[in-house]
Amino acid sequence: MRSATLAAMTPERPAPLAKQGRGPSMHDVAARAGVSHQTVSRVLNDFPGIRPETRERVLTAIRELGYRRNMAARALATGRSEVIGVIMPEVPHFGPTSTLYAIEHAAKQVGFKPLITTASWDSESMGEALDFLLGRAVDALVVMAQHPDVLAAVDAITDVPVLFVLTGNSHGARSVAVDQVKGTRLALDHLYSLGHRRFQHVTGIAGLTEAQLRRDTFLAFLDEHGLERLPVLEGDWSADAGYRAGLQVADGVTALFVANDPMAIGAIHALEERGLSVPRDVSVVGFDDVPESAYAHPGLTTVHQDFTEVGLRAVSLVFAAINGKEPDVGEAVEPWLVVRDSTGPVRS
Amino acid sequence: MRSATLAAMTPERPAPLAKQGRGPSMHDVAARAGVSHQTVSRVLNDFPGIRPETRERVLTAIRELGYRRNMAARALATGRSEVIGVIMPEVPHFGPTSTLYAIEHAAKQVGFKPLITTASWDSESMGEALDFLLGRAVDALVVMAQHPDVLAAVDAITDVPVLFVLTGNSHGARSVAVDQVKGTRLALDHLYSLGHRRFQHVTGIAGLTEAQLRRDTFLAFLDEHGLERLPVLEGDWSADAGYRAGLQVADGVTALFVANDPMAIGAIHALEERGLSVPRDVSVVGFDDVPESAYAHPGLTTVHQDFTEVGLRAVSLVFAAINGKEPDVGEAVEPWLVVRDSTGPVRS
DNA sequence: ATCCGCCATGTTGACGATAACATGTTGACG
DNA sequence: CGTCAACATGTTATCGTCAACATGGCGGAT
Repeated sequence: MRSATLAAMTPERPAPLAKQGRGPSMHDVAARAGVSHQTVSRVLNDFPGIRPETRERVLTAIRELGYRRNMAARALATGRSEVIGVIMPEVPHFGPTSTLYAIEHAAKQVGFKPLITTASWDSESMGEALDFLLGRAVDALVVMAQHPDVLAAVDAITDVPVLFVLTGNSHGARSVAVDQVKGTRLALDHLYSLGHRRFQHVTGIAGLTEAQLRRDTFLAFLDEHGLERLPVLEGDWSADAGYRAGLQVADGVTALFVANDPMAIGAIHALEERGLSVPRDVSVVGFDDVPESAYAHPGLTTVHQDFTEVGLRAVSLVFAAINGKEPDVGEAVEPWLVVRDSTGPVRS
Repeated sequence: MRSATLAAMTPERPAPLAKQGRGPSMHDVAARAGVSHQTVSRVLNDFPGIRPETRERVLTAIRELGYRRNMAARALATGRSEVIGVIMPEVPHFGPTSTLYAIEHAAKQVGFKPLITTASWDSESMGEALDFLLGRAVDALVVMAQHPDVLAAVDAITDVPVLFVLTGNSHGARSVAVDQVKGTRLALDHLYSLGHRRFQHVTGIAGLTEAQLRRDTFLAFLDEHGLERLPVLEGDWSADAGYRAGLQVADGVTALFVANDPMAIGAIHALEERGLSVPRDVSVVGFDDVPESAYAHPGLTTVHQDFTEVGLRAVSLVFAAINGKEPDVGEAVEPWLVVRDSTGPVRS
């Protein structure tokens, strides 16, 4: 089994499942406790008006039988599943991943679990993901929308509450986002205030909201301050792309704004290879504040995005929506600048 | 909503759900197509023996109504859910996260999706996770077992196939693991062959299988070669811990084996702060080969773990088990050494 | 022509839970 | 001492699907 392959594993129709005996049901528990199945249901759902003794008897029977509620049946009867669907990008970047963990953690607290599926932003892929999750009767949907196109694809969904976790500006009431413009300006203001006047930018994947906003804000900033627009270097979020971009940084540039930390680390590596010292010759600012950035060489100045907060708010909003409450809409999540050693005053 | 809180969100009993009308069912489709609901079911499940014209009529009705299969009902009737439960560590480390993405990707290919829940390794937390997932009628369980204790907790489960994704040695037939001993020896042999004789080790979280194996193998290696056992430095996988450990590396040590890359990066930072150059004074080897390691300063020599392969094999084995086939058990996944610039010959 | 059997489809009964309604048993009160 | 409300519990219908069996029509073999 060197390098497992799934090719041979895809049958035309699902193979005849090895039938496994089902576990005990409410009826079994009821029989054992000498009550009706409905009483068992009531105990399970904490209904009032059960004699303590009866409840105890039921609970004992449950324990003895190792009974476990069948959520499929419950979902069928109630229409709710206590599962929230999460649609993520297919590539494991720091932001979505951190947010996912935060969502999982927060959802657990309120009795929900995430059912994950990944999708790229083309509508076919999105459609499949939606079909799958909605078929699963998820109670709500959290969509990590990297690309403007997904908004339209998902907006048609009315079956369940939908929340966008954007890495950009907000979309309607039901969305959570880190303020990208603010974050970008934090970085650029910092560089500007250190005296830098020749800027260059390494972008994230073209077209993604997040990357686009950082890029647009960068260019706007240049214009506002009457600075020269040097060519923007196209990246793809990877350290590798950062490295390649770093090799192309124009001569005379003293301030490099990189759209995320891994690329910044790659870029710094390239700059040093070219004999340019950071921050003596070039100051570099990243974005994200991944945990390793503090120990990069030199320690990376970067914009911190609070993904934990994003996940928490996402669950909070989704939960409100599920319960039909008005969402407690907040402003965008505020990023902040973490100044370390990769930025310094421009050399005179 | 500064810093969202979930405290106020946990009602005693689930709030009365805002009732949302259910979508169309098979009956609706059947009525529209002028057939019986069973025929609809047959079309949906690709049964043979449907007149093409009938099938077409059904498909049209489905499209027109925007019908979507109710998987809860299907799961109830069939006993299978096409969902595999995944139990992960609560902390977002590189290994489990990468494996998760690989699992999601591979599972999707064979029509499954992962239902994720996190758990620490105490049996209470594990028990909750298991209850949740088994109650969901997951078709199989993938458990990322960081700690020996979880094996026992999960071994009792017989309802569904269980697969362990270990970050250590294997456990019974149904497990996938990267060969930790091999990986560790790769790193140590490399250092030894460069002439190093004074070694020190920074560990992962004490007790975790992975950390324990690397540590044990390290100590065994020392003994085999008659090398001095300097104190082992306790880490917790974080770059931060690596940094702190780096500050405590003993004088005269020329070879530092660090249990993962982030800690290695932190340790290097500390060493440089102490005026020790890597690799001139100290050679450092990490573990994992996170994408940024190539661009660390200096480029980090490390042991590559192929988590994609782990995820793929996990799904492959799980899928086989679900279908009652004998698993195609393979050996442990082989790690390999990636030599970069953080290691060099010992100075004479 | 008759019967058999296959093909395409319809009918009925689980699956395991909840919801709505029905029932029997208390105890308080006039 | 009878009545009624409140309480504790039981009974029946329902959710949407699949599985098993039933049916009707049509063609070929006898």
